[in-house]
Amino acid sequence: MKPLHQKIRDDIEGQIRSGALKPGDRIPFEHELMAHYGVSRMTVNKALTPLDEAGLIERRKRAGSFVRLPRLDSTVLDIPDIQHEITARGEAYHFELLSYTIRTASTDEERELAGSGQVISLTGLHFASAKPLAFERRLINLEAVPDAETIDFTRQSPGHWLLGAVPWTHVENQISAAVAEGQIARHLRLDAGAPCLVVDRRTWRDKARVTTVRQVFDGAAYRLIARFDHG
Amino acid sequence: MKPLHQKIRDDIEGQIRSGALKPGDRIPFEHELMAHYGVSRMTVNKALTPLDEAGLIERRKRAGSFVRLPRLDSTVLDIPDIQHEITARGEAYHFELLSYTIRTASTDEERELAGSGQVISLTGLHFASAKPLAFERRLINLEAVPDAETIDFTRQSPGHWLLGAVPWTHVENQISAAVAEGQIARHLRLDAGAPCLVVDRRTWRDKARVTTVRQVFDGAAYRLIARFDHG
DNA sequence: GCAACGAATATGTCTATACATAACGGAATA
DNA sequence: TATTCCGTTATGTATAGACATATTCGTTGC
Repeated sequence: MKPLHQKIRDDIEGQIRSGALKPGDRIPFEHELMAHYGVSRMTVNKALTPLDEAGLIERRKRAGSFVRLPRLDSTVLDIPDIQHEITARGEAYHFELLSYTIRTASTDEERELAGSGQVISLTGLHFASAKPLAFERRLINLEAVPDAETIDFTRQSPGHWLLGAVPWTHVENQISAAVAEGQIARHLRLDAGAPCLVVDRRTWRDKARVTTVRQVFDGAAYRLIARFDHG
Repeated sequence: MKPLHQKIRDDIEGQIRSGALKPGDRIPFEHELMAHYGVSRMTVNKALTPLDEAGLIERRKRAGSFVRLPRLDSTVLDIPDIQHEITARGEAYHFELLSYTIRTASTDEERELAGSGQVISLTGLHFASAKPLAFERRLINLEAVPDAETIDFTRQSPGHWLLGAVPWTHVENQISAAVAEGQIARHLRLDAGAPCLVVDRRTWRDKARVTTVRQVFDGAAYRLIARFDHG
């Protein structure tokens, strides 16, 4: 049997989503819901508090609780690591390391990442069923992730390892479009001028920058999918 | 003063994120936390339940509560409507309607959206500070949104109106890259072959399809930003 | 008319208590 | 030995009562 507070919450949420309760409408007072459902105020409160935290309603002392305007922002985008994505759809995955160096941060980009500490700089290719899907250029801050130096990235993709090994706290993705050219076009076996999807991702652990990566995807073979339920 | 349950919750969350408590570790029993903080069990429970719902910990009867493995999936992507985004960064926004027809669903795409009912089919341009930023082709299911017929989309963008007027329950976005060509290139004032970011978005209200839209962005002028905190 | 004050009201938090539920472990039994 | 049963334990849900806090409304005093 479903808990009482959840039934109440589902009821109200249903009324909001169905349009029976519109933005700005007042939902019944706690004491009215107590009487309606025959439960205690704690139980009603436990039903309403999550609706408030989810941004579905707004609660004002002395005034009551009101249906909020739907949020305009934020949908949930699945960006698992590439390896996960490829194996999940049943294709064979492998990573090919193209270059690997450890050095003291020297370029502006590296210094932004690691201050004046050591970084790993690498490039590589992600393959789905022996077909190159994405080119990756990555910097890893060795001060934030000293273990990274001991890992053999010719066997596993750095993104996959980092995801499991480092407890990140903040990620920022920028998605853009570009045309294939030069070395990257050749590696992805694309004609110059072919459209590519570019994901730039920066990852933090608390205040420390962990890694920065640019992944260039074959625009014809890859699309990002984002799904979002109720809002 | 911060509520007690929130302080406890923040404490434990901090220990998990800092690494003091690692995945698999048991966090203290409720009765231990009661003694430690000098509060009642209800208060401890109120602190732990949200951590469970957020997927940060796992609770097992008779066994205790344990730190979970960090989630691999899902990050939060801001996709507000274009109008919101442009005005938020201080630029002037306007929408220009290029074509507008109401007809019975005829193409496969339209029938998938609206069965054999009526649809609005329109195309238009989104401008940021008088510069064309995105081309949009949209279908609106009039069975799901009969009001749409009464709205003047020469003045406001259909996406903006729909967002406020229709309580959607599910959205699916596909993000891909393409090259500019033909009519769209001309409207966006791009050379043929310039990279474009393409967002295909389908929106549902319960089981009913509400609208389908393809937005083509100037790849040089636009990028999607996704941010995500803690995982 | 207007500002200040206090009562009324709805939500916010917390306690102490109770019983339910799931899972494990060990004892009793076949 | 294997199986069933039961007690222990930790969490899950719910109650009634209490006090805190924010906000509104009406009244009072100027």
